[in-house]
Amino acid sequence: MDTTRLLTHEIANAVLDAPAPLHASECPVEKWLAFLGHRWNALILWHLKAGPLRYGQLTELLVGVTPKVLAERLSALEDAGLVSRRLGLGFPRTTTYALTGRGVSLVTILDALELWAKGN
Amino acid sequence: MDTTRLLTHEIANAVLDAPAPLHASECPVEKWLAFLGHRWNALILWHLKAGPLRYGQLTELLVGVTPKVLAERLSALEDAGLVSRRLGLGFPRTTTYALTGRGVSLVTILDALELWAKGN
DNA sequence: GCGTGTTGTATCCATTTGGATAGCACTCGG
DNA sequence: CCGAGTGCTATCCAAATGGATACAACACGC
Repeated sequence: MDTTRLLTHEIANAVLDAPAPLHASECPVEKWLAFLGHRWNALILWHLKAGPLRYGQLTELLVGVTPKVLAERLSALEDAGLVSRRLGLGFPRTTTYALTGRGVSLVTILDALELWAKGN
Repeated sequence: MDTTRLLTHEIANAVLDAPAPLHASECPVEKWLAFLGHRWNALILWHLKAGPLRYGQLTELLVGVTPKVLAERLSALEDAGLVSRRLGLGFPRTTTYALTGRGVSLVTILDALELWAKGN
């Protein structure tokens, strides 16, 4: 068995399996920008800046969003550690979303970006 | 002629033509984030931070980028006013890309984002 | 058991988009 | 006239993705 050849092959596979990683960027900044660049994500954070909101309230604020996409975005934001999900106790069931500390600090940067965008 | 009805119709069209604007977000921040979230864009800015670069140099630095996509991105960055294109005089022809003032100030914010990404 | 209110999930699809590949434009030296 | 070097453009395509639409889960009062 040609070990060298096998290793070469494995290495080649390891490399070739990832040439079109479809955004497996090694740069964390680019990764975060890609995430924030997804529609609704930044907007959700911006709305939550003013305080926690329920799912239904977000549906009304984000004009045009569909349930599927909103749920998907909220889930991703939670996974990213930017928002927290809190389940209500009463009836009907409610779910409230709020910024985490990390989310708040990120929004600070987005605010800087907003200022930049407005500046000459 | 029913002016009211016509106006209503026009307004309805103006609204209905845009229900799935495919990212015609009214929020400038979201617009910029979508732009920066496009693959390579932020990376190009980051590389140009160190100084102007030629097209071929960028091709080498951005491993995996195709000519079409790189040209498209550079064009978009130029249109956005973030980079400038300077044509060389000698032979063979050269094109050099550099950050504009606006590009530099944006990279400052991206640096803040990088710090944030690294932070706890 | 049935309607109501809230928060989602399931399924399917048109459109967009990054990428692969090939080729073109321009200028110079020989 | 032809090849070399640099900077792109042209064409086509598979894959991802946002969206439309319908429906499901849950708990409660009546």
